[in-house]
Amino acid sequence: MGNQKLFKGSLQTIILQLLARNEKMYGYEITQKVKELTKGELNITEGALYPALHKLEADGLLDVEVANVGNRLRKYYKLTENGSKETANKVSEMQEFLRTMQQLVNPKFSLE
Amino acid sequence: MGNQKLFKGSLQTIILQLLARNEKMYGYEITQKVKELTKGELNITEGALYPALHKLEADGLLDVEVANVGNRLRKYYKLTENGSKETANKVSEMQEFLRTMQQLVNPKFSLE
DNA sequence: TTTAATGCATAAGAATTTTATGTATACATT
DNA sequence: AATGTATACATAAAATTCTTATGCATTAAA
Repeated sequence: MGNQKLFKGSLQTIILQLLARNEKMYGYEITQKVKELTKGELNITEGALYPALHKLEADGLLDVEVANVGNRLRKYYKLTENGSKETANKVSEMQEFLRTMQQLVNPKFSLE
Repeated sequence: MGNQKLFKGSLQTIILQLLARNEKMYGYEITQKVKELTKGELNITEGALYPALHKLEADGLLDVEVANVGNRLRKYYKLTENGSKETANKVSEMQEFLRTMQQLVNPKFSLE
């Protein structure tokens, strides 16, 4: 858990990528899914998550749909058309970053 | 160059890793080496580099040795013993992060 | 002679996150 | 009945890390 700070800058990409696979998700669900997928290595805090979702919505990459489950509120997010395009871009950038970083840290076993 | 922000949080690790391979380096040299190794993808700015070097020194991970080359000043940095240990830790964390991120972004082609 | 490269440094501002706090429902345990 | 944990949203203050801007100085090239 000491390397949480390495995830800095990648939150938007993670959210978008999840929504590219899952059609629609709500905030709490995203935190749980990420925790599960990373085996507890990444815990997205609410203070980071909600502002990020709001920004993605404001930028036109996500649409919101409010739902009532029992007596509880949920906000389902899904990709807009533009959001899908941006997801592809951001995922590409992420993969390029990962290749570059892999090389920097372990040049002997380059992925090329 | 749009993904410079993904490198946020990895600067210390990059510096330490370079010094683990090169015995001693000075600031400007580090920026040039990184530019070369990443084919221009990562350009470390001076405003990021020098404070980072100073912090690593203050934390006891680096030693400095001032040199005069012609009439110009250079500050050579090298790893302390403690710095070597911390480098190993940080590189491990980085590789774990890279694996995790790779999985998150591209679960189909997991590296495991 | 003025621009680009080398070489250091710091300060102001921006971006993104953590930490702390608040509200509210539902379920399980004591 | 009360307390804790999980679910579900939200925001504000502080911390971290970086970019951008600026400053000084030497050297080589145009």
